[in-house]
Amino acid sequence: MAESKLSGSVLLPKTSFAMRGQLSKQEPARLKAWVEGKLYEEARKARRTARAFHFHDGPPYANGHIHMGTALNKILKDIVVRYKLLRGFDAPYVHGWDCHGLPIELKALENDPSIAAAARSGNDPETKLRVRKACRAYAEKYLDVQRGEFRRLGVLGDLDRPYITMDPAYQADILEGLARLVEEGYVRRAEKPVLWCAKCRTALADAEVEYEESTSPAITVKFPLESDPKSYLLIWTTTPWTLPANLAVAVKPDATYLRAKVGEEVWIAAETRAASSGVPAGAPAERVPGKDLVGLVYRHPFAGRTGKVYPAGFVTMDTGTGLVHIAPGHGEEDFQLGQKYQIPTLSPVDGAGRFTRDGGEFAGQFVFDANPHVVDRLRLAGALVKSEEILHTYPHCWRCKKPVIFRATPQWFVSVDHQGLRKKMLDAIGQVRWVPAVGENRIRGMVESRPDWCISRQRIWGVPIPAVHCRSCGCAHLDASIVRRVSQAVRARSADVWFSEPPASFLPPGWSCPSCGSADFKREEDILDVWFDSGMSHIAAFERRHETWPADLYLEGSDQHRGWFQVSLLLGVALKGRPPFRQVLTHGFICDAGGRKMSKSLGNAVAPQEVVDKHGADVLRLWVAGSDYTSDIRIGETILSETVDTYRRIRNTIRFLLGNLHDFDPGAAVAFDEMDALDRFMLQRMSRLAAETLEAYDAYDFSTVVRRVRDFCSEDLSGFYLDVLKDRLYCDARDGRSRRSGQTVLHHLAEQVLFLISPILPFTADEAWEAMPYRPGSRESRPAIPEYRPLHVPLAMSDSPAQQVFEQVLRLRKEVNGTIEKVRQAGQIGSSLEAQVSIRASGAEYAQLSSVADRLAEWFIVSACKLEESPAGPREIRVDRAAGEKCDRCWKYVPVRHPVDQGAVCPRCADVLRGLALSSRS
RNA sequence: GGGCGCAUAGCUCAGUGGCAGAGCACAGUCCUGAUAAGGCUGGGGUCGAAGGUUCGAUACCUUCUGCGCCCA
Repeated sequence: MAESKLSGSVLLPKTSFAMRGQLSKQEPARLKAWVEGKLYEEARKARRTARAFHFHDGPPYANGHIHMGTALNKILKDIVVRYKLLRGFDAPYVHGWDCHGLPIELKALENDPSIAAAARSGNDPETKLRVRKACRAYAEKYLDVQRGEFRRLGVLGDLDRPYITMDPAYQADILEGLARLVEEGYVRRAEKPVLWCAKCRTALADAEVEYEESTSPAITVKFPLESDPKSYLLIWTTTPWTLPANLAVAVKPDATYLRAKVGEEVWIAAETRAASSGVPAGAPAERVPGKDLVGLVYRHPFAGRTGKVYPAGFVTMDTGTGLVHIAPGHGEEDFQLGQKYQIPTLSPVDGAGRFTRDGGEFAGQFVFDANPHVVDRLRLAGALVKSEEILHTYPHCWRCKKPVIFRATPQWFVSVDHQGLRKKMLDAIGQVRWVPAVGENRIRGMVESRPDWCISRQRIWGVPIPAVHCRSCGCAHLDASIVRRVSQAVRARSADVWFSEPPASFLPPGWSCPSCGSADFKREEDILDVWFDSGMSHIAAFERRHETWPADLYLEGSDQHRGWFQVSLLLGVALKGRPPFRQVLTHGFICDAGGRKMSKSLGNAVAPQEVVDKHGADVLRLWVAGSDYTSDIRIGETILSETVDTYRRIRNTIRFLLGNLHDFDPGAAVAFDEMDALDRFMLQRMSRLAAETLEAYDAYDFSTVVRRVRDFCSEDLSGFYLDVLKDRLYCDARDGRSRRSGQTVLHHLAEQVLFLISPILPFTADEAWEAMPYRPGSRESRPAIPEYRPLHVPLAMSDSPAQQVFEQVLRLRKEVNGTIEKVRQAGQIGSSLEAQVSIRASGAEYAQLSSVADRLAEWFIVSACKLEESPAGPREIRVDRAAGEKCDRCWKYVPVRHPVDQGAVCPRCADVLRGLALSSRS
């Protein structure tokens, strides 16, 4: 057929860069090449002398497969790392894993019932070492699983030599840090209530407690005021056995209380709680603000001592009397209040749940058995107002199913106010750049109100607190010199040595109990809070590996304001006097499409692996980058398919660019000054886009990057420039200036777009660089990770005449398209090349347009455009069916056609064909 | 219950004390030389709710509702 021969002379796009990426199939091969070719190491080698950007990875917990939140976090980090590499920084990045702690310990016990049984029955060193071994194996396994899953996301960094909190060297550094704190006097020993199972005789973690319905006695009690024994504070409790340990009463300062006259007595309770507290209805009463009750002294109904009223925010008006009985030894909030006001922690209960000598008349009784006796005692003292049974949820031991108690036991604490630490931390917070800025408020509020840090854990899998207990006088000693000796042993043989060796082996020669002089000690069994482990990473991992401090950036979920950021800050300020990070970036959490948090029990979790398998890692990364991570992020079918569309749009634009460069040699590039005006305009747009995009990257604003690039591909390129350019690219002479000018622009566009997307879409960018018909830059081979090269074009002045003309043309184009569409809907034309346009304009508009009058048809993609000056009045646009006949080659309608072998063509095409014929003959 | 946030089209997000926007999705349509692509046109909104400040509020203030993180 004739036309197909003419088609042969049309220069259509040609590229190996496929329209569809088949990412889930293609990415693994590329990944393999990256790992084998040591892409990351090579990229760093190329930047050996460059300025470094030191990113510090927060260690995920090695106890299962990664979930979407982990993927979000690692992808954001990788975008930063890859961006820094793009900009020519060296970007050393070492991945880390947090390996100690309860969740792994529980899993390891679950997996091996024989160890679990041993752990339940005994606390001997052999059992501990067995448990620790199982835990280590478990952590190792999942570290490896997660490493593979991270790799699959395209994440760079030193994954072969990660930092691992259970490494002996890391464990030893933890103890070094502890020794320093001990030396500086930060560490103290105090009693603190913990969840305790009296049957199992052990402390329980929150995760080891089940809440179940059970019945408890609920009593209302009156405490006489010391100053006026006929006035009483009413308190309410569901644990009468904690009354022997009562040391205070808490009041809500901003609530209203009543002093109600009941017979000869005055009863005090919150206004809204008075009736249910037993105050008779209609009793004459005086109203007092809660804050006026603060400081009142009352007499304990049977313990023969006095207590005081303190203000507390935790007092609620849902139950009780609005006055809360405080026993710092038997409740978390009670303890916090006690810490705040220096109330001692009285806990007259032993490990079996029996009252000790300090329990006075109840000594020897099991606490739950003592409940009725306490009630009797109150009745006897005339202090009992009301007694009933209530059904409520109460914590039970997950192993033996018995109700648990809160019991104070000795723990190690880091004092937050020692040496002005809290104030120093608050100052340090101001030196850090928080992204987004609200993170600063958040952590500031938390640091201001945080209690002392309890670093003791009554568990097995962790770094020991190497204290010794004197067998003779019973006192505990945490001594820096001992901690250091343990640290040295740990460095060589892991923290297991604390359990495998007798404590005496760690004592400095001649060391004896500072209290009694005895030399007979037993070891401390508590281990360190895992937050201590990860809080030391800036020293144990970051500083060790990079020999610099502090880090440029920490990047984690916003929950880490209370977690990692805070413990790192605390340990950084305490040990080094400064925050361990210059910038802290936080992101929100993943929700399902409906905005609900993801959870296994809701069944709405989307696994990253699922998305990667279905759509590819680049699509997942694009979703991450395009989301506003400053608040919570949603994911679901609709959202993902939209991401896939965005991906396709960007990919196809790149494909078109590459396809039209198949015969382009950058050596034949047209100089900016010699380019077509439209081409210059586009390069300036590209240049502006690049500047804005880089600025967005620098502000960690990746969603702006995605939006800008996507809009540029859609609006500026597909919707305008590339569409207009097709005629030149396909139909103009191969080597002619006009075509080469367009190609020069395309090659800049392709490079710039690839640079700009490469941190977000590394797989696609890599594939596209490969498919590039020429190699970017002057280097012979493609660098591992190319460095950004700016587009050098003269700055586009927004008020320059050329700019203004194009703004004008683009506005006019929209209107012309609208008019064309009307004519098309009327059935008069199909393709816009079947149209011709007449424009009548006046004044300045006419003047501007007339300067480019001969180009308007090309830019509107119509066959002809006539511009006329009208004396005045509104602009007119008229669209008609194009006159003349269709060129068989370029499909434009022209007045005169030239006959050729296969049909008839326009003068331009006739020229091109003649040129082709000449060159093929020679 | 407390602290810190978020709420604009079906979805993802811009935006401003002065006419509510983009991309995608959807609908209609053209093209068949970006073709499981591309172009054009269009419909779609109580700017979460109520109150206040203001000549004017989606924006500033207060309260409420929903959702999330942390804490209790």
